[in-house]
Amino acid sequence: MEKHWYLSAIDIINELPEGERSFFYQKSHRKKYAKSSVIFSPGDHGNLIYYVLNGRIKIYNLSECGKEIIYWFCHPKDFFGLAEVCGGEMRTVFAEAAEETEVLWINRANFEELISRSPKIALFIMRILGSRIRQTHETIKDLIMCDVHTRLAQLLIKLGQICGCSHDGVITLEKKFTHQEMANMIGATRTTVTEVMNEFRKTGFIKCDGSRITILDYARLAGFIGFSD
Amino acid sequence: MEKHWYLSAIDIINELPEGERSFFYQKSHRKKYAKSSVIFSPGDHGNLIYYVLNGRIKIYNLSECGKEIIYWFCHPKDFFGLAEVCGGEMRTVFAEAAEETEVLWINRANFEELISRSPKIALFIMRILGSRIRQTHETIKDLIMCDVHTRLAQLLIKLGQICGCSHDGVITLEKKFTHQEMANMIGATRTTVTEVMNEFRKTGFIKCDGSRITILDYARLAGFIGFSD
DNA sequence: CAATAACTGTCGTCCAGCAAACATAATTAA
DNA sequence: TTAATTATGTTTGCTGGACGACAGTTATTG
Repeated sequence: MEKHWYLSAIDIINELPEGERSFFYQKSHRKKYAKSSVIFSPGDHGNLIYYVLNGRIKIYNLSECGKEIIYWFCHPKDFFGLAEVCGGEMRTVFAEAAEETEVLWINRANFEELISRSPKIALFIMRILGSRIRQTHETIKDLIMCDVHTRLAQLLIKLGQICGCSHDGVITLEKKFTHQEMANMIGATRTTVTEVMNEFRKTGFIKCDGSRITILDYARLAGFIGFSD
Repeated sequence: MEKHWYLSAIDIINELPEGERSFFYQKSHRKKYAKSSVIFSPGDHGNLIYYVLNGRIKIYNLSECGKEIIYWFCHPKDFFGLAEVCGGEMRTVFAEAAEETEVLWINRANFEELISRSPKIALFIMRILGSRIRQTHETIKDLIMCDVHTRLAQLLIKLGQICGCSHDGVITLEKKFTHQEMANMIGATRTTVTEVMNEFRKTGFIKCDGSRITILDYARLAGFIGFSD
């Protein structure tokens, strides 16, 4: 299970020394976003960083022809919008509330002050950025190396680790995902995902009630893609 | 031309205040690697960060079946090995000298001291990591969206910007790349790259002398993939 | 509770690009 | 200078999965 260590959020805020934590809370602002509202878009000036309190944020991009590519979802205790702030660059991705979501945001000046107060924070942030680089590397590798079956199996396992709830050996995903969303996460089409999901269902790897997915046979699903842990 | 802003290295060392720069030089060690020697491999403990003085470092991975995936090349003034050091994680990629290469390395403790001396450095490093995240995002997008023709055209343009030398409107790449290497950079097979390169040659986009590539018609090559700048 | 919108299930059709297999350069080593 | 290695050119299947099209099903919402 340690293979996907980087999926578990690094909870910076709670690991912070008291002084910095209260500085962060003091300088940050709370905001609630309705489902489907866009927090930022490519071309926006990247001046704020965000911290998810609850809900879920989709980080994605749209191609010229309107196809959506989902890079990842940010869950509670995750930061997002970090990458562009340090250089004062423009956003290159969309951030959108996948469901009603509350965030804290802090502006660049305060963020930089926070860093200069405590280099420890800088190291934490670098750790987050580093782990995202690794994640994207893995995505690239999978896109090049693996077929849709494998990518989907991997996705299900990751989702299980991020938002899975384990009962009697089966893992139920606490969030709902449409086939279209899953397709956008692994770079496939909706129809193909539907087909493969049904295949997995028939093989007994998973079960679906509506769009609630349950992983029945984690071991075989994992074995399918060459996991051993 | 600004589209690929992030390709130009951020030259941290020279932007550093004098005190930190000399601290860096004082604490860092020079080392020369022969062509094809491996600096680190997946599973190694990530304890050092590196700065390229001259030469070229290939950052890549090998799949189970031995296929190579090149994430990028690090050129003079680039850092590499950053991502894993902050969390004290293991390496997940290979770093190998693509030609004879000299680097400076500094260990984690000194790196952390450097950061605590000057938060400005932390921001620089975050900027580097941020720009790499964007690069990998673009790679993911291209893999999902674009066919091999487009990916190869894009690669040639990027290579032109990174190591191209412009004369009379044509851009000659100063480094040599084999078709296999190019294939590994865009997630294609060698044969396909050979075919498409010949197509580009016949169309007059490029010229090849041995493995020295010249971009004859940047505009049309760029136009091919929908550039306008 | 309609009705409207958003998902899911299932088909053919088609083609980009991979895999395998050679032949022929062009380097590098010895 | 020759042998050995490594890179390039080309061709012939074959197939994963995209695309398009539609019917059935489940959610939303006025």
